[in-house]
Amino acid sequence: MTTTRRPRADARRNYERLLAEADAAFREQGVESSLEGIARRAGVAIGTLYGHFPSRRALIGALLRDRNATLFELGERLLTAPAPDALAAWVRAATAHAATYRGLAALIAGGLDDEASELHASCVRMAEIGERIVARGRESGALRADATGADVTALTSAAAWLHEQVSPAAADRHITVTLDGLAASP
Amino acid sequence: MTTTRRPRADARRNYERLLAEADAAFREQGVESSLEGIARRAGVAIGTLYGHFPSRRALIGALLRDRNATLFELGERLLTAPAPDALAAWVRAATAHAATYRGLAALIAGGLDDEASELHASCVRMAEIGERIVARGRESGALRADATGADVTALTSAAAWLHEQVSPAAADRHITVTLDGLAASP
DNA sequence: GGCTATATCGAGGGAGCCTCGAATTACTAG
DNA sequence: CTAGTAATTCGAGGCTCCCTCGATATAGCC
Repeated sequence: MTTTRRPRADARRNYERLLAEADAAFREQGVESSLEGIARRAGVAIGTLYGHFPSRRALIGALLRDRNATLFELGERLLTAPAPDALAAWVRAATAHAATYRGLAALIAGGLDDEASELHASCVRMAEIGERIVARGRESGALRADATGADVTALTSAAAWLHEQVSPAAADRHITVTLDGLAASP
Repeated sequence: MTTTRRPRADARRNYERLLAEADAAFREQGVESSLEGIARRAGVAIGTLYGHFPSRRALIGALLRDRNATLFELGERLLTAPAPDALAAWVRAATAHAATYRGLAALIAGGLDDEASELHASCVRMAEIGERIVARGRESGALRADATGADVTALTSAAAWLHEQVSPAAADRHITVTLDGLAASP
């Protein structure tokens, strides 16, 4: 049995401060923000940051935890309740999520092959949900017969990238057009 | 009148060597490759690299010059000859171009606002060609009435990004689906 | 062969990444 | 309240990269 000791109070404080400053920095300058800068803003030495978050991905993973949970709840809801435009709702929500910080979409897209990171797990989960929503749409005849989960993943990450790099409006428009392409031809 | 002097032979040699090594490095490691590494591989001091190419963008611009010319020729041909799937051909060619090096798509997408770079000019030109091809398709009733040049630009850059980050196949599939979405509903 | 514009060189200042041993400090038990 | 200890923090140091600029070299012309 593993007795989980409570972390020291100063540790917890620093952890929270780091998270807060990292979030601010990532929002302002994207996921490539300087970690030393974040530590500085948090009033903490660089070693302390690494003590809490061994890598940039770990830090981002921690920041995304809550956000992820909310997204997955939505996914489940879309799957259990009867939802006519479940796919559109899912794609838009997942896109917004993947566009939280500039550069995040690339991490998520490339993150499927680095195993055992928090990011990895959530990518897999997102892919799964997309797959199931698409399967349902395909079977109900709402989507083209060859639509796959990969189509949804691609659209989501591409749209997130457009959101970051071009504009939210461009991303939204792209989603609209591509979803039309995924619909069954009448 | 401006008398253009011929560059010294050693200068020309170094210029070529730098281009060659930069191309190799960018292909292997993307547009963020270390410039010092490139200079090293070219057997030249870092200052020499900066002498020839004042910035990373300038270097990339020079590398893309020929490639760009070829792409624009294709664009013109698609516009003058009667071409049924001109749009598909254009999108695929432009995508392949923008996916030459990992990270290039982002430079191109973000490159529309930095004025006066070689990259900027070619972005504008690409956008123009896309616009004209779409206009024609729209008027002939092949495309949905609200299709715009921006749709083409977005698709092209998003697909290039997928090509880089996910796989060429994913990019191609995404193009197919989205072009279907841009087609007029029968 | 000598001159000079044209090029090259690379040290140097700045920044960021990440590690690791030394110093500190929050908690715990007596 | 006081030690003792384990958990935490600190930040210098080694590395890489960016970019600049004065000193140095040399290709090509007369």
